[in-house]
Amino acid sequence: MLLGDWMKTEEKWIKRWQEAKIFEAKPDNREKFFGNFPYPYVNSYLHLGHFYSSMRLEALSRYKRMNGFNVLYAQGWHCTGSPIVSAAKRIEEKEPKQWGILKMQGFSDEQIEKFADPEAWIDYFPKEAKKDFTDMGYSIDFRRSFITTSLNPSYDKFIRWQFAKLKEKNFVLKGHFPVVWDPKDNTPVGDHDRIEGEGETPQEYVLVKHRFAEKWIVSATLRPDTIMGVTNLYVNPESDLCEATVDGEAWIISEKTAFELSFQDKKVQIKQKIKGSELIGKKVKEFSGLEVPILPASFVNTNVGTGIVHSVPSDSADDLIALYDLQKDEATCKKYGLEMKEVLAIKPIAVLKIPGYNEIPAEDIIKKLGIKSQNDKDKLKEAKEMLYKDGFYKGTLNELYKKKFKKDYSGKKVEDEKESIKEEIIASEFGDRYFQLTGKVVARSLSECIIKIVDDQWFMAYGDKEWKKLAHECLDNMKLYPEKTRSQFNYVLDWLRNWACTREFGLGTRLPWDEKWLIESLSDSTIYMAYYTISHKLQKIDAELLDDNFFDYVFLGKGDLKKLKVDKKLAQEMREEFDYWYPMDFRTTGKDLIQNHMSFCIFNHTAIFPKEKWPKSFGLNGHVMVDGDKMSKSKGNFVTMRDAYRDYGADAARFTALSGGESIDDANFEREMAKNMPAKLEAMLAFAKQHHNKGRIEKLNIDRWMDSKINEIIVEVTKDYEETLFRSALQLAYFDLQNALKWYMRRCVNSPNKETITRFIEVQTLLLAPITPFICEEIWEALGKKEFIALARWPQAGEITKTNEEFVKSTLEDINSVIRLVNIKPQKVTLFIADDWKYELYSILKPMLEETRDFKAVIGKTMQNEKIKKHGQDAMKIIEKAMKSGVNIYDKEAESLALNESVDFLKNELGCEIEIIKAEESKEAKARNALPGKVAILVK
RNA sequence: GCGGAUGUGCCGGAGUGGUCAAACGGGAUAGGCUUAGGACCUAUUGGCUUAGUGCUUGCGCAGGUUCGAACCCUGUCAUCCGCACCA
Repeated sequence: MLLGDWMKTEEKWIKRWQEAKIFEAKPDNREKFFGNFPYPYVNSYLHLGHFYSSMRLEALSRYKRMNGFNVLYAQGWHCTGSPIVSAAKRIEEKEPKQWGILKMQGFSDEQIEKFADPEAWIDYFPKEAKKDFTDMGYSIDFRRSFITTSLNPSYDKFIRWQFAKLKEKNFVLKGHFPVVWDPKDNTPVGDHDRIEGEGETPQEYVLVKHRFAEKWIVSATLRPDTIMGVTNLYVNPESDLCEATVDGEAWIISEKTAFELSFQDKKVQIKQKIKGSELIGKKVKEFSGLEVPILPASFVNTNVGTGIVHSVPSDSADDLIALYDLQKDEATCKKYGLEMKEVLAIKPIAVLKIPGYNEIPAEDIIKKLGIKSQNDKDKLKEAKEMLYKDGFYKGTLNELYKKKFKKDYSGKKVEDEKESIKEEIIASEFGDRYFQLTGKVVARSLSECIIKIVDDQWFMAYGDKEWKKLAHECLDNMKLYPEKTRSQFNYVLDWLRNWACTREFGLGTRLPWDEKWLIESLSDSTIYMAYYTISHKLQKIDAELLDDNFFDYVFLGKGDLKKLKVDKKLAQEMREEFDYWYPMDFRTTGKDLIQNHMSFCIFNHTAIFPKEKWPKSFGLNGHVMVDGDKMSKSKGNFVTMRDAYRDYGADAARFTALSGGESIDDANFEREMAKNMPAKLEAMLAFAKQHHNKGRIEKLNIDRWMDSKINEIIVEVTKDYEETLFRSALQLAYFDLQNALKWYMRRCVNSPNKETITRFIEVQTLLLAPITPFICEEIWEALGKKEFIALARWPQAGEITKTNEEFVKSTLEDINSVIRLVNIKPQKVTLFIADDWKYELYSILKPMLEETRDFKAVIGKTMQNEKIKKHGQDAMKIIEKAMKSGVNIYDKEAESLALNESVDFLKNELGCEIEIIKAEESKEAKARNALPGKVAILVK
């Protein structure tokens, strides 16, 4: 069949499913299954990544439906956030890059122009995504679909309710927050809005103030733990500094720092410019109480920190080497009027004890790495990293930290106390906070970004200890697919800090009590799965009538139904429907969302719903590769869902996606397989038509083998579906069953048993139905079944019997290999079956060897048996071999029987006479030394 | 740097203490079928081999535990994911 014709068949089934409304979920008295897949952000077509993740839910949903569950699978569309708005803006500006992105997706210039309006995206892409899911045969209840943001007033009301609840419980807090900021446009700058500096983040420095008469000279550090070791300050004589009034104090800092501090909750006024050289030789009073000089150093850069460095030569190789350099440099000292004697008198002050280093760690590392001067930039960088790592993790604070602080830190580990020391310094008059970027960031406006402290930012209080406890309780009671993601979840729940949940621009819902702010996209998508349970009914209600009382009633069962503004009956139905479907049984997505979305989902559920409505299980999967490569537009292997549908049809695409991977590993979509799949699936249909309800009545051993094999596979496949291991399920249900079928047909010389082959066809069709529903419906219909296979009952496994088919199979392979070796066309093949005593020996050896591998003990026990004792030397050889490679117990009756019954088959396969001789009947057989489980073969 | 995951033939991947490491899929090679190609069928696909249903190696690397390790432990290297206001 041509692909085009096949796709018409697929369309036929979609239409039938729709007409029968089999995916429209209604509460009833069956057990329910509610699974969902995060609503995709609708700024482009769906791709194979969406396809693979969502297929896992789709297949599970169909599986559950066949197991008698009432299944709800709904799908919404996410519009919240800034990407659509900023993309639309760039279309409006006719920016070539953005224009090109749409052009590549196949839009005409005329169409693209329309995308200047954000709503055009939201009108277009959800509709197309729905088409993709429909074409692919998803069992989604589309009546319940919706979009987010204020464009959907009902959803908007729902999110407002959610935040009102969170606020009530004090899980939304107002606070200060450092954001990457464009000072020219006065906007925050996300990672995607940068020309340079993606991934750079705010970094918190400690400002250390050094008393300088009535003023302060201010340095910045990331190592407040070494503050007791300051021996001097370094200033670059060439640098441009300034004196500024900062919150009423006179500070000497770089102009850049003065500018930046004005964005960080400080009132800053620049008084006058100062050249670095003006400060050299002056003295300052330290936090530690010491008085130290200001020295010149060329390595000090005004772009980093405050442009002034305090020197801790004991634990900074940079500082120490600069000191060495200066101590050798009389000319410079003289130039700045420094007393050589005083410079030479400066010695590092030990502050940390680090195992593996002597008193002055920086000295060690300079020697060890052979650093010669300030110009050994690479080695100095390495030294810095090593000292930081070892100092932080292994170091302890020395006795200098005994009295200076409120607490006695002497002897304590740096790792444990660094944070407390930092806070104490900041709280003192010698310290303050300062944020700088980890690297240069340039915004689209071309201006260089800085860090701004936003002071009316709203946060989700994920740092709250009580909330964390609830989240852990929820996680502890969840099933995770796969289980090995649990440690990552546990880590993330602990690691999450307060999350800024509001933004200044984009699409979304306004914060109910502070309408200046929009709720950010990761925060409005945490409990919306509850919305699916009622969204189709909400469409009948004027959103104006929805208030917090309404949602309280429906989702929490609180309040008086009679007082609601909406239709009472409808409200009651919604309450019942929510109560029926919730909690969600399964939510699945890519592993990259563990760190935010999935964890947020846990937090928010515990905040709003009672325990019995908390999520039951999460599924996580790897990313999708195409033909072994990461999918990317530049490599030309970017495949959208509709590409896959067009090229392979739904069944083949579905099959290929799920057979590409499972668990947390990346999945590989092999296009070659997808291409070949339609023909293979059709072959199944042809086979079914040919053999269903036809065949031999008599039941042979080989039929029993096949029956058993079918049962075995039902059991295994069912287990795999339950664990969302769809690749393994496909492996068994398609490939392994096909191979079994191949052998069966060959073994029964193309004359299958009617009952067996019919059962085979039906079982395989049922097992594959969740993954390739179209071909399975087609087969099911051809078999004369009246109902949809989508609603058929999952097959039940019968008895699994042990047979010796594997023995027959390996015997045939052995015979063939002997024939190949001797390279003749055989007239007669003689098979010698092992002696009786050998079976006996094996049956004694097996349990024996599990106990002990002591050769003497084994010999001792086996030789007690009279039959074996008679064959002493031979037995020894067998035991020796068995000890080396292990043994199995062979059922001699079944084995000889199997061979006797397969003489016809072997004759047919080999085209020659077959003779079977038991060893005790023939000297030659004994000489050939057949062992249990292996026959000796003679070809003539 | 932090946290997590992974590392098995030419490739994708099974196998998590013992009967056979490499199921299954793909690729390659040979043969069959075919006007040809594709599809399909059969066989081969670590090394050695005096060719024997033979021997032996091998599961990132190095150690260890064990009668026995791809699997457990320790160390180490490499790759991938995430690290925040971004969907």
